[in-house]
Amino acid sequence: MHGRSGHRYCDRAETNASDCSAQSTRSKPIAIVSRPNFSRFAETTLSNADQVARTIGEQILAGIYPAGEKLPSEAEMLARFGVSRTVLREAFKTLTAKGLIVSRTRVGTTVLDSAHWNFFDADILAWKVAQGFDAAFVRDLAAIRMAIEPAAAEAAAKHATETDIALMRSCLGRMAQATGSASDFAGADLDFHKAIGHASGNVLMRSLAAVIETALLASFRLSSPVQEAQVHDESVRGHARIVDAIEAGDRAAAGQAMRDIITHGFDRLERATAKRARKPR
Amino acid sequence: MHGRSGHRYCDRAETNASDCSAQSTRSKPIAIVSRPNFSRFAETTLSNADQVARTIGEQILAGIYPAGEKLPSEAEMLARFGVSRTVLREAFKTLTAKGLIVSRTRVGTTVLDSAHWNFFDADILAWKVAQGFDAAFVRDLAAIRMAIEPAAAEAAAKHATETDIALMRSCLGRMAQATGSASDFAGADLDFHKAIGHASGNVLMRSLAAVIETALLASFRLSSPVQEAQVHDESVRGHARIVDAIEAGDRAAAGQAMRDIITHGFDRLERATAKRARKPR
DNA sequence: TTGCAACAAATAATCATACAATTATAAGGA
DNA sequence: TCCTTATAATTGTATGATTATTTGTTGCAA
Repeated sequence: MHGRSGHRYCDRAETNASDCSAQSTRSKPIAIVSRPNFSRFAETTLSNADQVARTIGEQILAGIYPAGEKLPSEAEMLARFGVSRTVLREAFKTLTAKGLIVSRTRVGTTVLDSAHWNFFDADILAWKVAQGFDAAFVRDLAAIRMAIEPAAAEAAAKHATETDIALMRSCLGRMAQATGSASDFAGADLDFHKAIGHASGNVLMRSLAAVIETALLASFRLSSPVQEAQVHDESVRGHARIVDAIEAGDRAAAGQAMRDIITHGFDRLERATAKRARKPR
Repeated sequence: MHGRSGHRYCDRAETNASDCSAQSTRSKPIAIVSRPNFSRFAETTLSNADQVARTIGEQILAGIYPAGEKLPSEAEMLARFGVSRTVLREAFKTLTAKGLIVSRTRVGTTVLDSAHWNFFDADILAWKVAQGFDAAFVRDLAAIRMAIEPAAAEAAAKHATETDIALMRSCLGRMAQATGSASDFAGADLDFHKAIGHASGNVLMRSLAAVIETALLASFRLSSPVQEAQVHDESVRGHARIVDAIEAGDRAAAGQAMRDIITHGFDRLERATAKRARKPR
């Protein structure tokens, strides 16, 4: 690892540092990583550039850098993060690719308006969800699912192959067996929905489904869905109805079954959110 | 597929670099083409790194580098493009951010499966469209629109403000007056749909609508819409029905009117595509 | 004053090179 | 055969210098 005695991140700019103090007052300080590569046992070892990108990205999404404002110059950021220019520029490139910022010579890098950034990006959604959980966003996400996933199920009823069906039933089995672990159940659930997106035969729906499920995965981390046995069985049966309809080629039934599942899950999630709002942390 | 197959880039070492890559005599970057620019700030010339990213991105979308395969090593790419390692790595970062590739130390950078890459990204859509329009993609796009836009219209029927309505009517007026110029009509048409996305009050739908319209803008280049007066009037009336339903708060009618418009446009586009396929240049 | 052209400065973009970290693969030993 | 260790290949990071481009400013002339 880096033997370099580097002062990383903002332990030098302590003097003016209004930005630094602002970020340290955030409830979750976004893990200003002081030692990038100590994580031998972490499952995903993010590169240095990715960590910087995530940090700045979350700050932008949090509104710490308002739209239209200019980010600090490269030199300033270098001092702040204590990384090389290579890393910083690659982080900027990542953010640029996601539509958060734009850099021009002599003028600096400016934060784009929120209308421009693409929420259908797994990272951006994850960063957004990591900030906390506003009910409006959950509602919006549910509305999108309500529009897309029934359509995907209907398309799957037309185009699903035997392999697709088998994959869905496999996910169904995992869901049924995951009586103990909530995360196992969630994983199988998401894989199920992704499988339907794949079975739709529509590359755009696949892409969209993947992103949506990624966002859900992140949101599940915040509100781990409760698992009473009755709710569990009901959920599994509901999902099974989807597969049955798809296998039978019954488009209308597949779409309706999917709608039922989504409203069901949304209600559950909304209750969890409300409960969480009542007793924070 | 669409006539322009063949090697558009020097993917062999035999070709000299002068025709497709930047010379190391930094006098001039790769290509100064002012190609249709979908980025947020239209008239910025693409940076060197962006051009490399576009080149590789289009090749990946074209299937020149199949999913699961490894891209040539950095050294190979450096020789091929004749740029510095900095710009190549920034180009890779861009592609990574969009979900096209993933790089790991010692193993190389591999092309991800198409399920991973984010089609709801303006650049990726643009790259995809630049290859020509295959019928399957047009169908997929229509299916997505058919799922999203009616839902957006229904939501708009609930949430649209007077300002939203006024904006839609303004677009309607522009469409009605654009009897001569096809591009004027297309622009007004797209603004109309974007306005509906905005009026839905759903930030995700706004984002999605913006991306979809970007793709449509490209597709309109293939089927210049509405030349005949009768079709023109019909289209304007159809759009007007959407606004009327939204203003009346009639969700079902709004959704249905939107569905009518989409199927209408799709039929037109499909005919154009078929015609184009019959006489390929 | 106004307009225009040349110049200066600031900043991101690019280049070049060196070193570090990671890991597939080969080599060697139990 | 299996495990451990060394090697080499490849991406990741660091650093300083150079180039391009935009913006502000100054100077000159109409």
